[in-house]
Amino acid sequence: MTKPRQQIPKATVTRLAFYLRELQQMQRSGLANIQSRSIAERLGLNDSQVRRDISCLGTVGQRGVGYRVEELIESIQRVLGTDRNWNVILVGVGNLGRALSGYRGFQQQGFQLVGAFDSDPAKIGSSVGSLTIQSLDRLPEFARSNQVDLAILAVPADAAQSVASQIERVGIPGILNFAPIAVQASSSSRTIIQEVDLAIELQRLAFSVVPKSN
Amino acid sequence: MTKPRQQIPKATVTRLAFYLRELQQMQRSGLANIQSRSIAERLGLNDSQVRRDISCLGTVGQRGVGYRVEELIESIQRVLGTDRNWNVILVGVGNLGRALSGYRGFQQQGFQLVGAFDSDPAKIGSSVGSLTIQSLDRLPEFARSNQVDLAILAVPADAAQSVASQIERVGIPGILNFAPIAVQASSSSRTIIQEVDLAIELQRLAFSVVPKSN
DNA sequence: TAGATTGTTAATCGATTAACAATC
DNA sequence: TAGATTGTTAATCGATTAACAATC
Repeated sequence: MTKPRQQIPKATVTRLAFYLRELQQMQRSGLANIQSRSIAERLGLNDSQVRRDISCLGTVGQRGVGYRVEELIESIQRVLGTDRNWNVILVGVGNLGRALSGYRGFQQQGFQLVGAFDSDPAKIGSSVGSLTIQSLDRLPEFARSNQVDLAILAVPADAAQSVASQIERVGIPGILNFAPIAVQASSSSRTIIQEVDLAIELQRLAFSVVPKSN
Repeated sequence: MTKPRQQIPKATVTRLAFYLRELQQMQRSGLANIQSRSIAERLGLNDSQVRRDISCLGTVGQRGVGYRVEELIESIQRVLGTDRNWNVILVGVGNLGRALSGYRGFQQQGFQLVGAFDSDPAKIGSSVGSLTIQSLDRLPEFARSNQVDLAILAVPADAAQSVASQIERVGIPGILNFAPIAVQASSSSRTIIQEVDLAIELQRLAFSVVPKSN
């Protein structure tokens, strides 16, 4: 009875990822069962919302008891697509790129860094973690001989669009864009681009913090 | 005619921050005027939405012409609160924390890193950028003698709640939480906590990329 | 003026939540 | 059974968008 994935609201997808993170914590601390109210409390949400979100998974709880943590984890991963491994490349090995490459959280959720690219000759050949930085020119060849699922784009703003287009052209289906400018997918490609900006997160927080006048 | 800030929808705030980023790019390339349609196209939005968002600013465009880039930048910054400088501390100087400390985008938007804290004795006294890492125990004293507006929390999951409570107790009004677990503000404090998780961004992208079955 | 684009309304669409029957 | 919690409905709330009068 799983809902077609397509119908799952974006907002629900985001919350499911947060539920997953909490559930994994709970599992590590030995918890086997959980109630919607408890998930809601941990995340500052409404328990109706949690139940409704979970109902998109197909997985069902037990009335009077709750949900099995393990089952919930598995079905969220199935819906998000993280029940399998994802091969990710890093494009742009500046300060941010280097930091992202070492971020443990990616691997923990099944995202494996399999390549690192830069266009700066001074960087090519040096290493980032266990990877050797390759010339961006080698991306097409690399993508042909390796399955690349996602690209993390962390180049300067003025290079972002051009590099994104190159990534698109080699057929990589998703780009997580950390460059501080929006990039567009060409209308002909199926590449999905998602924007992330850490400064924007701070700005949203700043807005919430400023005492509201009126 | 500015709307009371409180009434500006969360979704609008986020988009305003994205507009700001694009507008700053445009300004750098010498553009003085812009139309809602052009902003919308760059960001993949509807132009009605852009105009409606902008109408929350109070600032008005010129019918038949568009908006003045500089004016728009200023009024978005005023609404977001980034028309002034924000003093930010980093709590937790691991890999991610260290990377965040060097992130140029923060400073560009008026966020200044003024302190770095960790509880690991091996790190205390060493430097991150131009700052010396201090013991977390010194936070109360530091907060008393310096105005601290926001804290970036980048500690391991198991320490996050306890450290967040300490930050709260010294009266810092906002926490950007990069720890991979939700933390709660005590009901008595006014501290606002915003969650960010880079792995969750990848998961959202993964969901969008997986071919939708029905 | 003629052409263009804003500002805003009204309609639509989607997301949240209270409430409660179903049921473990 | 009695107590608890789910699953789901219906109502509410909020956000998006098409359309167009206002006006530069």
